[in-house]
Amino acid sequence: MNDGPGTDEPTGSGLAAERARRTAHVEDLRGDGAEPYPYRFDRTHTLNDVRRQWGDVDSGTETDDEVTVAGRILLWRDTGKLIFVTVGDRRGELQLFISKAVIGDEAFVAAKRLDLGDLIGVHGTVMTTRAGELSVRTDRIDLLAKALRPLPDKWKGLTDTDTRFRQRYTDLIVNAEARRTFEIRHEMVASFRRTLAGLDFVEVETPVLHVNAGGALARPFVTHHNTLDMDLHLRIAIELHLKRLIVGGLERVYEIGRVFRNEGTSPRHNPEFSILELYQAYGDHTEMMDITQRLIVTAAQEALGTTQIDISGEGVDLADEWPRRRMIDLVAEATGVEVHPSQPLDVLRELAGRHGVAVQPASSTGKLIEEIFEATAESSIKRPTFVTGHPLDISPLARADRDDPALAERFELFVDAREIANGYSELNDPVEQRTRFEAEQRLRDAGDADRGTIDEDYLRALEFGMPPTGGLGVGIDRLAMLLAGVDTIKEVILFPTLRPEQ
RNA sequence: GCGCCUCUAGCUCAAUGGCAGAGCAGUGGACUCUUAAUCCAUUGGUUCUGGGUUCGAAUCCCAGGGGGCGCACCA
Repeated sequence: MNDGPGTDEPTGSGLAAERARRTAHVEDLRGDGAEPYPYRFDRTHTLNDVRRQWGDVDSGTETDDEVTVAGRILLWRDTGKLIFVTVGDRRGELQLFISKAVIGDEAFVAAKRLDLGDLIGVHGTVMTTRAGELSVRTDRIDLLAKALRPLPDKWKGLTDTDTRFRQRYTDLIVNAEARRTFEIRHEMVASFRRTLAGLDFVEVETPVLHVNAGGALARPFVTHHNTLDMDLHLRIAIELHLKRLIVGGLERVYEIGRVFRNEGTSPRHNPEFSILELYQAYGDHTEMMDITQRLIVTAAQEALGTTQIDISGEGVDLADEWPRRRMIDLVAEATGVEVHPSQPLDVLRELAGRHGVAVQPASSTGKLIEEIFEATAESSIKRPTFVTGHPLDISPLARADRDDPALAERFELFVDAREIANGYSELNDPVEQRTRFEAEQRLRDAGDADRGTIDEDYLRALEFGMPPTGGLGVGIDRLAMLLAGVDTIKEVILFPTLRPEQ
């Protein structure tokens, strides 16, 4: 689109002409000694404040109560010498009653030059129209910022998802649903912080730039530090740094932050996403399940005002019991065949093939069980369910189950067929951890780019002694999707990753 | 990365091989209680881009670009 500043004067309509018209308005104001972009404006009430305080005033009442409000012009109904304007701020909308007789001839003429999209500050008295609409009987209007571009249609809004995500500012102006979604996301994260503060956790910030990105199975982004002249990876998890802090004696730590995984996008994946990771000394995976449930139920209550949510058309109360089911049991139920990582590879390969899993030659028995789980049982999990007892060989940082050395003391929380959280009893035996790292390194060398490397500094930390520890990671974006009731991750990320325009 | 779908005015959408249109927004006019105000008039187009087929292409074909969905990868 050609939307550069026009030097000549477009006539007629269209975007260029519209911008020229509005720019001319700005010039005219400056010519008259007015400031179209003043530095500040002090309002006495938000639009919802006015509603709360005067919402029950009878129809046709004019009060003497003065208010100063601000907002963006969203609708304009001009009946000649009386104009009704709907303005909106971040949480509400309110009508302005602009009467020529009240505001005066000169100001009325100036008001008529305002456009949809302009930001204005208004002084007046609170009234209710004969039709019962709460309004501000306006006696003064200040232009706070001129909008040079026209807004999308107020009622149809934006439908093109590309435009909505690229121009999120426009989406947020016209789409109350979008504003609500991000408000829920904010409340959810704020709730996490309150809950964790109540449990005596401390919030920390650890490096995003890693020499070797570890703590998860994923391919990292590579970047470069110029003066150190070295390649660095963006972190794929926060885990290993937080556990160093457990070694350091911080006992209860968490970080809410961004991690980066060099993978494709989907309705459930964005290359950068947000995660809450927390670690608690002297706890194990069962305690982590309790905390997960508490964090999420509390967040739902505080962000939505209820624990009742809709999961693909089905009403679910998050406050109900969350079942804890072993992965191998769920697979057995779904396939009718008992499975265990100790079984011969051939048996599991055959079962995987029968359920449509594309078997990689390098897949271990544990990996096959996980894939069979994903192919058969995962999609039927709607209500919150802890899937536990993952095969140990796909859980290189988790402790072995105290009753079954082939399984990990690990859980993943699934809701609506999506993984929301992951936690375990943390492996704190440095010798065992080295063996696991070495196995990862071998798989990596064999061509599995998602596998990890040996992190010597982390091993050194463990050698100083890490207390028994429970760890948890919660996918912020996916949980926000669940609470906001949206079905793509781009709806809960303000600026999702997109290819550049043009 | 592969497959399918999609892209028309600032926004929302029509036009299915035969004159590129409507509603909203904009512009001009009327109106002092509107509620997506209403009424009259009216401006506005690189039909994503580049090729091709055809007397004629928004429409059919090819290539490219953006987006969506599915698969793969993954949380």
